Amino acid sequence: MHIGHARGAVFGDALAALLEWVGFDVTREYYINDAGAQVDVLARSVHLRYREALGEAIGDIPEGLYPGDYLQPVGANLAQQDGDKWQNLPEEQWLPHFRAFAIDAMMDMIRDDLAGLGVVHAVFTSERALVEAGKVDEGLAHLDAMGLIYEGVLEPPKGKLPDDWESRPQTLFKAAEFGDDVDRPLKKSDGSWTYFATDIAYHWDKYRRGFDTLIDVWGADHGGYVKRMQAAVRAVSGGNAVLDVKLCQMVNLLKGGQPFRMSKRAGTFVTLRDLVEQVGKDVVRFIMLTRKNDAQLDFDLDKVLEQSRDNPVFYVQYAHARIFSVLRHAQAQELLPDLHDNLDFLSKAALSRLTDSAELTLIRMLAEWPRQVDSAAEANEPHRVAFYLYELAACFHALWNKGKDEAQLRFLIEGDREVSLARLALIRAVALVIGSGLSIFGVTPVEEMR
RNA sequence: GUCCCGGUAGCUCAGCUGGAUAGAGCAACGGUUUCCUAAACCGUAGGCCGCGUGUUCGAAUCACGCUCGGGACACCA
Repeated sequence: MHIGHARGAVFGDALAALLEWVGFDVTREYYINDAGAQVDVLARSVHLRYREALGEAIGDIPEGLYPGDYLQPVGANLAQQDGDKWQNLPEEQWLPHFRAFAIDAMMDMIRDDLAGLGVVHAVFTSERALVEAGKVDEGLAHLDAMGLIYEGVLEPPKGKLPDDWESRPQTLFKAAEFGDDVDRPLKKSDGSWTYFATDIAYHWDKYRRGFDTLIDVWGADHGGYVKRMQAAVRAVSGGNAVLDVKLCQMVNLLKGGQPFRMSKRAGTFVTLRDLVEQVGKDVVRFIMLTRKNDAQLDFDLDKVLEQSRDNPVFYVQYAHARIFSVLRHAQAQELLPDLHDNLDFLSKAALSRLTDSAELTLIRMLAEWPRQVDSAAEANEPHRVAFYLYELAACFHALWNKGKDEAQLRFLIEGDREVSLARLALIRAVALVIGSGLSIFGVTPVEEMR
């Protein structure tokens, strides 16, 4: 997975958590694009690496194959497992085997990457399995029975024509009847299904499994497919299911404010795994959620590790840690019975002792929390939670700093147990809200910063 | 040519299911602080919210047109 994929994964996971938070029953699914020509290319690329592992000089990776060196170990594993039995056979004999092996290896890598990010899916659906189980035929027969499939000729696209454009009859779905601009092809010229056809099968299957609100997370470069997919879901569900598609824009990797040019030759290529190892999953997740999903995101490798106000992860975590620092002091002074299990105890505090303007500001911020989560969930926009948490942290830090100048505003006042407990209740509530927000993000709140 | 996304302070962006003087961070400027509970803090300035028309008691927010930037437009993943 690359960094852009990670954004989609984190966004989808956080959106799911957000919806769960407000009471929806959510299932996280991963759709595996393991059919189609691309997988054959993958298999051929692995075969090349396999021959390489057996000692062949393969030279440069030929045009049309995947050059990534992440395929080297895959080829090497095959060589170790199977020896040279596939080395000199014609392609049709080794292709299925290599395809299956390569897909498994890729999915292992993807699952690893997802696990590293803390993203867990309940359902993985293989496109190939759908095809082999006849689900595509079923789904399209369903559409056909409704008279929504026909053989027809599409108008060439306006504007720049593809070089190899040829006008010919195709198997088309009447997408235009369901809100799309034109009807859409279901079969390729070689007779196999288009992605659209298998995608219909997947969504239909999902609908039949009982889901009526479907949310897809795609890269923004697939934006052109939204209408047709929504049209298909509308058609296939008889209007009973709604598909919403969230497009995630690209992530710009920066270092010190400058675009970070990734180059394998210069050894500056950063995989998702590198990134997670370098800055931690919590930082990656939080930063990915600080922008609206359909806006481009800058990810600055230096800034995210900075301990300053302009690093939102640090700033929010720092507030949480500071609060626990105070709680630890309170416990040491025997004001608090327990560091964590103290909510009931603090709920009895004399909150009317909180009268300073900074304290009241903080209370107002806290009171907004339920409304903030609701509106973030309703808008499907987890980033609102990030902005809220940042603001809440800012209010807390402001109060803290005020206590520097005015000693009577500090949280723990010697000789005034009542006001100390009231303030502990206040900041404990702040920690509770920050903890809740971070847990929606899948970020672990820290109680101490080394 | 069509469709989608975007244009808000010098920079990066919130706000957009209409509501009071449009917000934050950075940068700039002016101060305070080197104390303590933990990596400073306070203040100032800075905006025809891309342009225009419309709807409305009221528009950054909604509609239409224009403009600029990005992306997508048979079969491709």
